[in-house]
Amino acid sequence: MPELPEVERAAGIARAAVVGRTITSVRVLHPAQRRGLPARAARSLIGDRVEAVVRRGKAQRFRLASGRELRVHFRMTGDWVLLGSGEVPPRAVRAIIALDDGTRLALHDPRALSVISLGMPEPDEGIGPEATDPALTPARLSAALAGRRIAIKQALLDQAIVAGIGNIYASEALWRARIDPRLPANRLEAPQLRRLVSAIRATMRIAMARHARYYGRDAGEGRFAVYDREGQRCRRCGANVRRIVQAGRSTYFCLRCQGAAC
DNA sequence: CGCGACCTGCAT
DNA sequence: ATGCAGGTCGCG
Repeated sequence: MPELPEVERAAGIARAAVVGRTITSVRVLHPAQRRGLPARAARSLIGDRVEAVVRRGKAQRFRLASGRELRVHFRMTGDWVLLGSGEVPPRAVRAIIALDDGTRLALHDPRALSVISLGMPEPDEGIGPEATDPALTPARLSAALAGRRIAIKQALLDQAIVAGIGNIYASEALWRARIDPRLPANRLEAPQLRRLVSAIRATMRIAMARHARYYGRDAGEGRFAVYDREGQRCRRCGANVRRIVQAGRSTYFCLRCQGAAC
């Protein structure tokens, strides 16, 4: 579930559950997560208090009273779930953080690709403005894309250019902006940059609103304009949605509305 | 740059 | 059995 809107929702759940509470135990159930958070580090969290949960791009940080921070990145399939008292954790639960009020926050991740680590805060470097940040202006995006000859779709996936966009919303935002995903990033004209910035904002806003409404749901009709809709009709012009592969990842777009001429 | 690796589950 | 998946890193 993990692009900016999904991580934002998950971080909100975690925040409500853990901020102001003291950790009573941390169990790491899968070896892949133990690499980032070995038993000794997990044990050292006991007695620490969570002061804040912050999201930056797709990464989350739990700021702790000890001055350290617990960093979590969901990668492909991570999510937070709350375990009921006495509930047996589902198979895909990879780590469980227990709090002093009995709350258990669990990392649910079927593929176990999530990364957890503990350390002192470090300044985030090499990460661009949030996709939702007003500081992401057409001028700023233009500057970030200058000299980049990669396709604009790939550029949107680069967290150093814009933080929080993933493979789904990159396709969705480009469709909304009517921009050909194959266009070299440094060749976008001013009107395209303006459309793209507002399309990114709208895409994020709509996704976040939908998550509020369809809380807990995943699959569903009409969730996306183009993503995963190869061969179906474009919601704007009715032409067939196409799928291409860019840098090894699927891109969906409508050739008619997103022609290079736009 | 593209590609495999990291993991598991799901659809074909 | 094979191929594919919402992310990122490190390799050649």
